[in-house]
Amino acid sequence: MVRAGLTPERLTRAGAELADEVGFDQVTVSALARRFDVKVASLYSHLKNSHDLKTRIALFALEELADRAAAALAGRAGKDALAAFADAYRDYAREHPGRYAAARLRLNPETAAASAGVRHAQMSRAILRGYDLTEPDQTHAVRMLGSVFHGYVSLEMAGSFSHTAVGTQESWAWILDSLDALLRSRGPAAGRTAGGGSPMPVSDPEFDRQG
Amino acid sequence: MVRAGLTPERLTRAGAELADEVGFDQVTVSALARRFDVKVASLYSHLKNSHDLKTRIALFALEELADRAAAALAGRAGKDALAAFADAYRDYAREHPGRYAAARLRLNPETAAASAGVRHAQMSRAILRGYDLTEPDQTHAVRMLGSVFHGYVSLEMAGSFSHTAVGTQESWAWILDSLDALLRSRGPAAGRTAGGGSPMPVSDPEFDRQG
DNA sequence: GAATACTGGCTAAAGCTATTAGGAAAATGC
DNA sequence: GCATTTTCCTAATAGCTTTAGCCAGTATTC
Repeated sequence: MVRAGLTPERLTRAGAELADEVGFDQVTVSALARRFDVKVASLYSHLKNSHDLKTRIALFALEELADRAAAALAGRAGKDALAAFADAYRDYAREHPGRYAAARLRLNPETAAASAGVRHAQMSRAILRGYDLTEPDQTHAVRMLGSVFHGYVSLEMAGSFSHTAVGTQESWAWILDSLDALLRSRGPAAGRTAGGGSPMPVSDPEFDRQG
Repeated sequence: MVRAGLTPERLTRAGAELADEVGFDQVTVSALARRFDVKVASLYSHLKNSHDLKTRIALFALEELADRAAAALAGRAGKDALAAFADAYRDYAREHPGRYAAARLRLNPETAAASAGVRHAQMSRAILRGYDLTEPDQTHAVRMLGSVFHGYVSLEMAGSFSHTAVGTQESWAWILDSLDALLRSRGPAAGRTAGGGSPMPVSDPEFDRQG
């Protein structure tokens, strides 16, 4: 019998593609087996179970998204960086809805701590460095950015913004302008001291630990 | 045989409770049947199928959430209204995570248009009336509020904010302050004219049509 | 108050997905 | 060339979904 050449990596990648095509929650071990023209049970030599598959896809997406965001961020600062970062997320979600959904899978703390989620947190804080926020405010800001970006992308993907004459591109620009203005106004002002904060579509509590 | 007294309404309500207990995606026709101590097939006299059940739960949650938000909004204006509205969403998600997740189910346009999602949109715009925004800005603002609220609640529920010393309550307050300041600063300013916009965790495109 | 029609829950059965156990053939190592 | 490991397969169990058809209470009607 000719071997199909299955590996966890190939399965993960194919799973990510499948997710983009049919939706992350429709990703199933069976569907993946069909795609490789192989019996379902065969996949269990490479994957622990269905949840394992989904976790791998999530980690893959998290990593890919972090790479994109990092590339977008390179050499930028201030509002420029803010916009580039935000666009990286939005574009990724548009191009890869299934993977974006996967990146939002809730991971257990250990897995999350070892994931690219950590990089997401670092990048968020890096952007805020350009706004001179003192500590508790910085955490609040990280959380706000994460909320806006994730919330906007989710709602836009869900089609919640599609019954309107006002273009979503304009709203997005308006929102980024607003955030920039807001962060500048919160500049070198009040604030005690505290811990870290978390930003993005990342899965779990992990990435709060700043780098 | 003693009848169980099944009705679509009772099933929907029980489904909502089940969702809060085990998670919306774990809500299954089988589990619901077990809960009523009845055979699975019996439910199919009252529900079209599994998706129908989920849709009903989503509509129920949307309605319940709209009721709460409306109650919170009564007699308030300005920042007061903004905070009350936001808190209604956040509290609902904390008390009923399964229902909140249900409210985010993607509905088809017709169903969505007939849902309580419409009320959510109306309320969002009502709040913004206190800030004197001219049209395109109002839509942008509606979208931003929806994004922040939904995004924050999602991330908080996912535990993304839990690895930090800074309390989420403080961040929430900080964010609401910021939004209020931002909206006031965007006050009677620039802006052409355009369509409507959409805000909340609502499911689909429906509720963009303002009331 | 009995005949009639309806309704609600049941049994049975088929089709999917997930997962485990154990087998056999292909690739690898020495 | 043979032993070992790897890779995929067959077989089987189990749960969820959905359809079809039955039967007994419930409501209706004369």
